[in-house]
This record gives sequence, structure tokens and C-alpha cells, in this order.
Amino acid sequence: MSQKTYTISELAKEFGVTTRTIRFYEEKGYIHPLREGSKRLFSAADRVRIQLILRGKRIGLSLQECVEVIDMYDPKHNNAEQLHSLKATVQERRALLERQQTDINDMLEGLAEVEALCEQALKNAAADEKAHG
Amino acid sequence: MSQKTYTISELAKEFGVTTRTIRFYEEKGYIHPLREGSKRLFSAADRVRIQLILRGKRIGLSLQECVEVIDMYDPKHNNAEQLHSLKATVQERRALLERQQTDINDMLEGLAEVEALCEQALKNAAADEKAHG
DNA sequence: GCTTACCTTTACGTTAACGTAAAGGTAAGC
DNA sequence: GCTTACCTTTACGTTAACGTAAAGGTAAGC
Repeated sequence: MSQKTYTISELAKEFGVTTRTIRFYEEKGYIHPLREGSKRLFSAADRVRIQLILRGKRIGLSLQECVEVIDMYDPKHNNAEQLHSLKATVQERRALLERQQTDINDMLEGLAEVEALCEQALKNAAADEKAHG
Repeated sequence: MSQKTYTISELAKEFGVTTRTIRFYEEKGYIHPLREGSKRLFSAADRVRIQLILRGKRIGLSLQECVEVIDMYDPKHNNAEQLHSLKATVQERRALLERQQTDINDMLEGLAEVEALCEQALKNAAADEKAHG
């Protein structure tokens, strides 16, 4: 049984990006799909990798940073000499992400307040309408 | 008693950005410091606004998006006609931020695992060292 | 066999968010 | 009065992450 593969437009549609975006990622060496003739053939692993890249992007990482984080999950980069520096990188990234969480929480709180104010004002406007309109 | 003001380099230093960044924000109309002769004088309100912009940036908003969110807090934009569209904008932004939180949580979990693996491998390496070195 | 819907490469264009260099004004301290 | 440390404006440069256009190959369906 051969593995399931995907075309470029299938993945583009699934992830809500253009085919240009996916080609760009290959151009930069972030993904390496196989070829069938000249056409790209994406494996399940390619698909997951693109998914991870886009997830990283959503939290504000650059593409470069995305693949750095993703490659941390790859066992072949875990040779003993690099473990110390890898750990440092992970912890640094972690601190940054935790700071982002704080920022997001602050903003969500603020937005909840504004939303409540809006609803109150809308109610008042509606009551006003009823009384005078 | 006159209000406390700040120079451009004071704020740049406090927030860890260059003076160019702050001038750029004014250039784009995101802040409007007063002038004393040709020199910029930043009020406490200016300072807070810059702080909010930088906080927005940290969670991946564009400058434009930052000021849009910030201006939601400004009562003078809350006239009745715009409340509905304002509320929609707020909720949209909120959904996006919550998605980002999910993404960040996923990534933190993954990084915690990798970190644990690293520490284990380092321990093993140290034990190995002791046994054979 | 010809449309239609895909796919390909090459290559120049675009926007955001500043960086950087040039050229100069000003106020404080020795 | 001259250095030092600030401040100013103008203007061209840079990087990331694609967009877009041109020019063409291919496979399926009528």
C-alpha cells in the first residue's frame, strides 16, 4: 500500500494559503516535497511540517524561527554536543512565549471590558429609541 | 505643577527600542508628542500609548492593528452608530487571540517534552563520562 | 482535438517596519 | 569657546514574506 500524497493545491486549500506560499517555503528550503516528473508530491510528513510552520506563524514567529523550533523535535539534531545550546534556546523561546501569553491575557481582559461597555451602550440606545422614537 | 514629560531617548531606553522607532511611529501618525522648539516632548499619555503599541507588537499585531485596538479604548470613538461594527471587530480579534493562545499552549507543551528529553540525555552523558572518562 | 483545470519556472514588484548615513542645531560643562 | 551629548530632518537602503505576471507543459473529459 503506497502512502497517501497531496498536491500543492490540495494543501493550499486545506490550510488557506496560496500555492505561491508553499512554493516559497520550498524555495527557502523549509520543506522538501518529492517530485513526480515536474510536479510536487507532498507526503503526510510534508503536510504536518507545513501545518507546524503555519502554527508558528500564527503566534508571531518568523519562518526562520518556525523551522528552528520544529527542528528541535527532530531526534537527529539531538547529538550530545548541541544539547546544552538546544536547551538554552528552548528555554529562551519558552520565556518569550510566556510573555506573549501575559500580553494576550491583558488584552483579552481589556477587550472584554470594552465589549461590556458596548453592549450597555447599545441597550441604552435601544431603550432611548423605544421611549422617544 | 506641570506634568512630567519624557525625551525621546528616555523612552527609547526604557522600552528597549531605538529613537528611530519612536520617530517612525510619529511619522506614521500613531503618536503625537508635543514640541518644545524642535524637540519632542512626550507626555505620560504618549508614553502609555507607545507601551501599548509595543505590547500589541509582541503578540504579533501589525502597527496598524495595534492602534486600531488601542483606539477602541478611546471613548470618543464610541458613538452609537459605530458600536455594532466595533463590537464585531472586538469579537473577531478576541477569537484570533484565543486561537493564538491555543497555539502557544501546544507549543509550550511540546517544548517542555523536548526539554525533558534534553535533560535526560545530558544526565546520561554525564554518567557515561563518569563511568568511562 | 480542443477546452479546462491543473501544474511548472523565472523574475520583477510590493508592503511593513524600521536601519543608516548625511548634515546640522543646541545646551551643559570645563 | 570648544568638546560632548543630546536633538533635528531628509532620504535612500534593507529584510521578510510573499504577490503577480509571463510563458508554457499535461491530463481529463467531451
